[in-house]
Amino acid sequence: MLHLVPRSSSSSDLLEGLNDAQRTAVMHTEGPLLIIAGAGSGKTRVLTLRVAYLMQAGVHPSHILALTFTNKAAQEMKERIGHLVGEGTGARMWAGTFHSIFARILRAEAEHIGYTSGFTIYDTDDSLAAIKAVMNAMGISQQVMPPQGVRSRISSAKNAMVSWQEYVRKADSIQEKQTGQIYEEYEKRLTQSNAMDFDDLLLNTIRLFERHDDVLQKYQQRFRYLLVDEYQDTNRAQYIAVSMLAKAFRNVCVVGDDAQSIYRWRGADIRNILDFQKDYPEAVVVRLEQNYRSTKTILSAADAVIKNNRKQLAKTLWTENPEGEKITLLACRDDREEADAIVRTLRERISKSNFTYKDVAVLYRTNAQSQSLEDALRRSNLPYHIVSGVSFYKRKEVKDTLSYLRLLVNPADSESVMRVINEPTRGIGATSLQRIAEWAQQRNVAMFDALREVGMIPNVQKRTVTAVLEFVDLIDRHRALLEELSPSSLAQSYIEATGMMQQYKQLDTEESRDRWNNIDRVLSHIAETQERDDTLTLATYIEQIALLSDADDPQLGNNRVAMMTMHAAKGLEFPLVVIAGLEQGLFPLAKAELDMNEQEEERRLFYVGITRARQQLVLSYAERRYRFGELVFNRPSMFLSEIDKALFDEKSQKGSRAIEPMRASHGMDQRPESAAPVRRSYGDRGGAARGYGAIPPPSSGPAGRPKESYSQVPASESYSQEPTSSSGLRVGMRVKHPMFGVGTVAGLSGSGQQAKATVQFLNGGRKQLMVAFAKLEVI
DNA sequence: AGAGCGTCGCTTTTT
DNA sequence: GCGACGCTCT
Repeated sequence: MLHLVPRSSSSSDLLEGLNDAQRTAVMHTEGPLLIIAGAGSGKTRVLTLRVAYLMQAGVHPSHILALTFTNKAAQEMKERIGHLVGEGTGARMWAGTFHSIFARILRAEAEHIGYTSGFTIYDTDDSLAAIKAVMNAMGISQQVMPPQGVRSRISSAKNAMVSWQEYVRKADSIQEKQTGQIYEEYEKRLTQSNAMDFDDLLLNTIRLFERHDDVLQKYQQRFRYLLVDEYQDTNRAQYIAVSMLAKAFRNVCVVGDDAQSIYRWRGADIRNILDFQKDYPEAVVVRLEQNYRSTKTILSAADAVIKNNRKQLAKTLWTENPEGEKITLLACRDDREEADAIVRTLRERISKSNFTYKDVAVLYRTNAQSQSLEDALRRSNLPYHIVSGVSFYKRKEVKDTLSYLRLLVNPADSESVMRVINEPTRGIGATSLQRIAEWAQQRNVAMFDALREVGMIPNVQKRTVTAVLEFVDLIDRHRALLEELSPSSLAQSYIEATGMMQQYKQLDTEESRDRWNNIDRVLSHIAETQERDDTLTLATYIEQIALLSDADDPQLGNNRVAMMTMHAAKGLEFPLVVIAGLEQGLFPLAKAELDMNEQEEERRLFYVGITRARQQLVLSYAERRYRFGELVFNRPSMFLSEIDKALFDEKSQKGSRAIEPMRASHGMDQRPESAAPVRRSYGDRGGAARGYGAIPPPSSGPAGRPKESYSQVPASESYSQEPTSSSGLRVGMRVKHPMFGVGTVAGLSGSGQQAKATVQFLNGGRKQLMVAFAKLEVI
């Protein structure tokens, strides 16, 4: 053991202050290890200490690979290990997300699988654009086949390791057959563009390992000690990749908590963690059950909630922490009132309990909820930030800039070509582009190569040819400088040369100045990144951006109230946590009300939310809220009634019926329309309350803000169910449409001739139909 | 080619 | 309620 370890951490120091289970986990160095880590049980501490312990035991850092789900988790792990063993030593181990680590491997080995190392990573938007392009070329209507659905079906297939060949073979419905054809063309387009989507980063790594045993062996030898965080969230592909790497040494340590599995929708397969002992019969299992994070009250609430899930590993989380404050429930009339109530509560607590802004997190189920909360925080001047790092990179001008940069590294990237070729306008119109694209497809060459030959393509105007060649030259000219200039100065002069900045400068409107600024921010960011990392290349920069996630928020350290979805909050903790929008249909989401698996996942998500809190927990719901610009009534979430009433403070207990023990009608096995429908008197007003299958509670008097038509709702209707429209349709009914097939009514709006029904069809399509015209047959 | 207008779908969660 | 996209007109 020759690498440097600071004297202060001898191995006995490392083990100090650990409980028995933690110590066992840290000291287990050889052979498979499963750590079931309850929320707040010191998981990260154990992981980092274990790595330090391994290094002290003589394992070279470069033989250790840690896989996480977010860049942030990887970053944190690296930092903490750096503290323990010295930064230089810590930096020599590989730690990163599945996607970034595999991207790194694929760059090094790209030729083996027919790529070049400059391949581009397509994000969800890029791959959607590619799918649309493919569908256009194939003449498939995007009306009948929503590209979004195609994308998600293809993605699920990839996550389950189903190739297009297999998909085509197994397809039996017309939808699936068509999806299969699109899948095939999409794959071809990706390969031709020298591009991979997120899922490919995993799949191609597996392919690489399967086809090139020598390569696999190389990485098996390098990564002798594997560590996988959040193992309950691994999907099929990730599971297989880990198994392949672990095969030689079987030193694989996985950490997870089945109660915190919240990515089933993304292909996460909880069986991976449940079956770990089958895969590795010699595995040692350690349970971390002592919680160091939360008060007894918070933990009791979390436990009470998760107990309602049937599929669960038995586990008892306990704590020596004090009882702590009771839980507060804010029962509000509408979303605006909810936001105000939350702000008021935060102000109170911050002054009374010595919290500062950064001690507080406001969590919600859907990003859309951030709007009203944000407004309220802004109005009252509470410093806040929204954790959703992607939004900046979704701006048009930012995407354009990045696309230009991508072209420099990988000119074959057709999605980028299409995006920027006429940005700023160069007189290259849609018609010309289509001709070029067709020509490219006929000859099976990448778009950029077709552009070079544009002079030979029939029916392209002389002027257009000149413009195209100038564009090609712009890219080529700067491409030649890739080796010579630093990423930052190249990007600077190149983006300047594209004319984008000039275009926005000339416009000189507030919006265009904004856009100009954003481009400038990207360029400065490159400069900064380069300063911190002198090995930076444009390729690695672009990759970092592509793999950025919501949870990777640079602002998180600042003294501000944090707002984020519960998904983004996983792995974080805050002294005070507010969970907003606890309403049936929103949390749990409407589609989880009938589907037990979905419902259990929602409940786990709630569990994750609750266990983020260290000291105080505030829950809130609104009786009505705007959704899609329409007012919607909600019942309080069933999850609220699962928490013992005694855990709430007195005021909350009095203030709301929501925490009364569950009534029979409350979700679970009941279909929402099973209660007797009550006629609504405002049926002809148009735009009936299209609830999430919800009832306005009796307390809902006229509210301040809602549209007039709703403030008049007579009290007698308070308990009415989802309105039965004149057509006799109700939410949840199964119907048959002559063209689209069988589906379920997901929503109703309007009435009489204007009545519309939203129907979720079994083939995945979702349509809003005029009840009067669509021949819907109730089945 | 580009501006202007209307329609549609969107909000579940992310690498 | 908004933004993306497609259509039409100039």
